[in-house]
Amino acid sequence: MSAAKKTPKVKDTPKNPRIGILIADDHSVLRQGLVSLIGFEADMIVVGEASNGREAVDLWRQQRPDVILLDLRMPELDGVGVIKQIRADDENTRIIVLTTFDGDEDIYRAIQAGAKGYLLKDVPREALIDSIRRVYAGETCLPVHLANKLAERIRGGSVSEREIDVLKLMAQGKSNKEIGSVLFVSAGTIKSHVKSIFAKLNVNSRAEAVANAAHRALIQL
Amino acid sequence: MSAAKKTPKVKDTPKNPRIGILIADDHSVLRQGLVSLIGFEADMIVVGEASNGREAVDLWRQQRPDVILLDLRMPELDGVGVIKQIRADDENTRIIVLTTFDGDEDIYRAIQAGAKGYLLKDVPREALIDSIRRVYAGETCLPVHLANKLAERIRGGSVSEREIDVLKLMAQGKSNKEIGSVLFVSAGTIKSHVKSIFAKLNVNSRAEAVANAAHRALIQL
DNA sequence: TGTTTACTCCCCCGAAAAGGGGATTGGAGA
DNA sequence: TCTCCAATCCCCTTTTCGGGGGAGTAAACA
Repeated sequence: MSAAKKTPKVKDTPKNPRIGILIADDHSVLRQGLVSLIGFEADMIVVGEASNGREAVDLWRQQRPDVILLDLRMPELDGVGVIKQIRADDENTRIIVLTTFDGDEDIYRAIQAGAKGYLLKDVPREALIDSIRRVYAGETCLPVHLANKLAERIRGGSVSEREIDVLKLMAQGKSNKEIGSVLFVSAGTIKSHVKSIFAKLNVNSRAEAVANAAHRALIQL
Repeated sequence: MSAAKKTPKVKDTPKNPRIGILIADDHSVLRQGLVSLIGFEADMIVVGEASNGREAVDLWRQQRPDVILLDLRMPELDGVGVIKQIRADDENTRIIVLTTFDGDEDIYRAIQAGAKGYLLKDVPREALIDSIRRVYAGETCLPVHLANKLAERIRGGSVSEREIDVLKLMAQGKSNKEIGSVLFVSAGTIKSHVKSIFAKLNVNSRAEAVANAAHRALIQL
């Protein structure tokens, strides 16, 4: 079950294999930063750069990197989609999510999908390099406050898919009746959903629910 | 009124002065990316790196760079604050805002405060380098869609400070009466504010107003 | 100077939301 | 199997919202 069972596709020095890394981020400046940082490490090498999700999957199939640094917010195919596709092919792939936002929902979905690490982009470089080595070694790597958020998210009871549908329409200013017509159920049903949403988010108005849900990245605005 | 009236503090080659650049961003990876990218340009040099707003102002005072690449979201002192402080000292300073978000309000406030350029972090490297040269040369540099947003924002009529106060409290789920008590005015007054907020944001419910305001970065969630 | 604009306050009224209760179905898990 | 829970629907009441109108003050701007 070693990650390197498929001989790493590093073109040189077969006697000193380096950790092959694939970078997937739509921000070219950030990609450059990662390439540059990793370039300082003798035991690592960047084997590919993708600027969107589809490219990331393609490059992964070609290069079979040891570790993937993945942004969640990307065009074409988002990070969670990338994780799912890649792990459908090889569930041992080491994926580190590297993102700006720390909305609960993003973390949760990434970890659910099989990410082994989750870092915020403001990590100092040592922590980043350290995480790559640890995830490559098979460890799971989560900053403390993110682990806490995960725990909290599990404690708090999850908001169901249906409730998120309702939340999205709520954020568009729709009334219960309007939401009902969109979702083909009665306004009363929506009312019940709204009540349970309030309970789960611990809020007491639609406006607050929208603010809270956006903050938790349950919905995108 | 030349930007280089204060002889650039580049330590070498006085006969071939390079554009001195200060980078201010709390994401170390991104800073590294910028340093690396700028390193490829013969006519540019990074004279300092700041990881928060206060550092940025301090470094600016020491180094007097020709151009500043500035993130708006930073700890200690935010980007707009940095712009204001620096331009209070020298209103000719060339500042390029480089940020992830394109909420109308951020752009507006940065430009108001005196930024000469505004780039999103997903710009290709050529565009970034080009913008640095152009802003150094005295031009103002805004991507088309950002310029459009600015125009739209001016057309749409600005949301007043008071209205933003109301919006913030609205996002906390407070009723008109509750908002009134917090702001020491009557519920009827709040109602008037809410009405004009709806008109300005072109929405028709509190939930939608909160979503819209967050999207425009009028309020932070 | 006059005009605009932000902020404050008031009226009315119908529709919607908030908060409480209960009930049924069907599926997932103990 | 039985229990839990999501999802659906219904009842009730009180409060808030949203849309309509008008109006006064003070400050800023032309």
